[in-house]
Amino acid sequence: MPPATKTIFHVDMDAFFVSVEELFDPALKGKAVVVGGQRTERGVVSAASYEARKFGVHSAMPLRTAAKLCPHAIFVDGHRDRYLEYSEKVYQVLTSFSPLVEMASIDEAYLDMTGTERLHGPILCAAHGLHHKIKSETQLNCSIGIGTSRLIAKVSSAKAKPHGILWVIPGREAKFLAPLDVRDIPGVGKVTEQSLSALGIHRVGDLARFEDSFLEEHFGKWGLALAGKARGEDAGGWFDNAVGENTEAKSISHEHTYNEDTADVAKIESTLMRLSEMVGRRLREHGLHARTIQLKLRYKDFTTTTRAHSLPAPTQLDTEIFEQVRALFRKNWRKGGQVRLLGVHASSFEAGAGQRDLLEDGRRQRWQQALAAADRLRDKFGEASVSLATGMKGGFREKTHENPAGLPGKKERA
DNA sequence: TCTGGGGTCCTAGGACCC
DNA sequence: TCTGGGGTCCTAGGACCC
Repeated sequence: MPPATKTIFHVDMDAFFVSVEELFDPALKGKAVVVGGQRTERGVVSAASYEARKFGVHSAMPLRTAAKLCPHAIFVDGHRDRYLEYSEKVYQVLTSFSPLVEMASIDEAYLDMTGTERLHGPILCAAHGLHHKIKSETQLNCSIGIGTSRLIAKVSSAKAKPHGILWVIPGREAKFLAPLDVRDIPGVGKVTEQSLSALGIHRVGDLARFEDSFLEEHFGKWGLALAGKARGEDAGGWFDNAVGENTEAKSISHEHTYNEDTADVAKIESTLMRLSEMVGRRLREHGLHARTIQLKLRYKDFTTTTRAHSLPAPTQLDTEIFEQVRALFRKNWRKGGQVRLLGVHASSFEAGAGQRDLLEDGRRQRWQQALAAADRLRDKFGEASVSLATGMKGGFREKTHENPAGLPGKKERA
């Protein structure tokens, strides 16, 4: 017997960051708004209002380019805490419709609505109900795509934008996809588009005409997945997971791009310390221990290298992370090379720290306690209030505007 | 145009073991 | 002493997504 047909919803918030900013500042409504930073900053657009998009502004575009295309746009810094707060509100509404909810990112989610007709009525009624409830509970617009797979739901929600609902009736998947650009398939980016174009494949319908074996020869495993996607299947990779199948984090990282490139070792190592602290903190928050620590280095000319080292035992300590990352930096830095970006990445998560000698254990325990205390201080007084001594070397810490002297948190407590 | 920050997944080569 | 194949781990890089 074939598996029962699934009903998947993909809920995608419309211009999410911009819409949230509008709730905090209604004067932004209807204007050309760019979220992500100021017009002269290094950085890219996180989100653009529909008004700004009319001028060609889109996400991932350099802010400076956006400013040229749309000089009258209002540039707004992003507020992650606000978006998380509203993301949580959306999640609460979604869970009232189905127990199988999976946030795919901060502003989109999949719902498995299979077999909920008795509860919510016909599919389209349920979708309208959800659409309405999200609007009334969060004041935000969303679009909903409905299909028999994640892929169909995702593609149809994109076509439903803004503030629409689109249902692809079971059995019509290939027909729906055929006229669409291959770029509309999630996972097909610039590079794949170019390779496909060289074979004369431009639309999903072109793709569907080729044999699976032909696509596999040209693109390997990915080609096989593509063949399935052209038919509307969740072929291969993450898309194959059941909705709500909890996927634990596989890596944690932080990176920083300087406003001006630097070759100042003290400054660089101080940044690495700060990034190590941020990574360590999140490991402890999530109760994770990482075995592999990776450094990312980007130079002025944008050439980027990564260097990793796997430890004999997993860690969640700032000092151990920093030690590794600093060693990797000293070994691999092109002397005098102007650094644009630094990154610290932790992966290969394992249970605890395993067996080790008792003396070491005592030292580690004291570190754990000190770090837990530091975490609590940061919660109370802000990220800049506490730092390990090494982080202070060079007397320079960025983003400490609240604490320009770079002093520990006493001041805040006074 | 001058290119963020947080992730996931895939490939490919070399080391090492059986 | 010449030679094989498979499996797994590690590392580096790249495509892609929001």
